[in-house]
Amino acid sequence: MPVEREKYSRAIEDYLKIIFELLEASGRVSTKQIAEALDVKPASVTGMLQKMSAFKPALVNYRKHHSVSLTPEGRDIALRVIRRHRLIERFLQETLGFSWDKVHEEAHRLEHVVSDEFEKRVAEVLGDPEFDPHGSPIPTRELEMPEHSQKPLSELDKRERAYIREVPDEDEGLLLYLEEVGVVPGARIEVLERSPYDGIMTLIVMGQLQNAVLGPSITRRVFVEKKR
Amino acid sequence: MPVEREKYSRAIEDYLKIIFELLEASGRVSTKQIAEALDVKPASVTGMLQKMSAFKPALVNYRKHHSVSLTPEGRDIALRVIRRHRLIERFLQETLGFSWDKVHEEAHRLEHVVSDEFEKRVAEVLGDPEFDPHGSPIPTRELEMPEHSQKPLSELDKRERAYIREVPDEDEGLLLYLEEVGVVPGARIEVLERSPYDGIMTLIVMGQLQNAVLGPSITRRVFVEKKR
DNA sequence: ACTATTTATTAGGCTCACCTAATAAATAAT
DNA sequence: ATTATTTATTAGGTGAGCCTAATAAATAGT
Repeated sequence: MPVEREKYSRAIEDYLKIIFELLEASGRVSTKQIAEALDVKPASVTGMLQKMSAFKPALVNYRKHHSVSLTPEGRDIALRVIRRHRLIERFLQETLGFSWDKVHEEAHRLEHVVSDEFEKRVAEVLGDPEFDPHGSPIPTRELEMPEHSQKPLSELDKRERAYIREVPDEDEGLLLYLEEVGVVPGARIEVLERSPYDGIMTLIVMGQLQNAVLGPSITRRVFVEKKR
Repeated sequence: MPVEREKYSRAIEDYLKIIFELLEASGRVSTKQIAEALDVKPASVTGMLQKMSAFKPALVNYRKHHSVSLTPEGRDIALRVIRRHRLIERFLQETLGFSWDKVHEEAHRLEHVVSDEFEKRVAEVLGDPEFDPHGSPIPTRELEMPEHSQKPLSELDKRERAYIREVPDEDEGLLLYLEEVGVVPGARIEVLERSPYDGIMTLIVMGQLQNAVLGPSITRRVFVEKKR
């Protein structure tokens, strides 16, 4: 039963998307987190959560002062928006030549207005890509999120080697820096140094002349995998 | 001085676009016409005209019960939106394989959210096309609307010949029919018959087996040119 | 266990862009 | 020139999604 289009507002799509992503990242979501991620006040989040939980088919399960989770309907919408976002990012990069630091913002605006047909044709033109330009997996047509068995770069020890799999997509400045030092999906790295107190890591990046030095606020959001 | 983005709402962009198009088509605009074109009530149009004329730099010149016209600012915004709309239509057709009857609706949603960079890259990828899929001229980067010395098909007399230049873009059913009978931009036609009372025209379309029979509600909105 | 701090919720307002109903102005018909 | 009809404007109202300020609940510190 496909969720129909144009049924939910941009705001609702944004809330569901961010709730899904926060749940995936840390297992729980707070009003405050949502407010920060969407750049609105907590009071507005409370209002929206109440509204979304009161919908005909509820989009979220909400118990005040306690948990927030997605209903199957809410999850479907979230995955749809995420699929469109990531497909569009890839499309902007491949078809229109956008740099990887510019695709996020543009995709964020487009994801709420494109039709099913647009989504379908983009997927076809790109040959059903599995990842967006930052390495995030693209949910399938059937809205299944591919498994990605990976861990944060921050958990690697000295001398460990791994492949970069995924980097955060929303910080343009960071993306420019990561590109410069070669920390991009697919890159092979080795941990040269790891400061035990502040967690700053120095990486050897294969094929790069310079090492990459990254603080924990970054390494916690960069994901790696051992196998190729 | 380029008009900045994101400064005006979708609604305002829509109003300015339709006012421009109505002014171009008939030289004047009524509240009622705008209301019908945008599918809102006349009262809403009055309200919006007042608002747009009260803007810091006014977007329209408005004298109640009398004329509506665009200020230079309003015209610039209108041309920008029209340029984006027509470029996107072309892009959807050429790059994503949309049929010509489906591009209008999709472009209408996209035109309000794409960035200047998106517009620029689409124009580059397409090689700065001059016309959209329905033959409407695309305003240049400098927001100049190319001249098109053409007249309505309805003004042709029996036995006159001409080339189809432009067809209306918003009616999907009509577009499917026009495609079927070969009345598409570039087609060469001859007026075989013209009923003097109801204005129904029968056309020979070069390269088509069947003649095309079109009523005045259509022939008034299809534009032709004598020279190739 | 009590107090301080953080986080979440309620209550009441605001803006945008629309609506309806009532009124007024412009235009057409007799 | 009245009257009838069409078109436009005003006045007041609605829902979405945000805001601030005040209050309540949960969490942390002593």
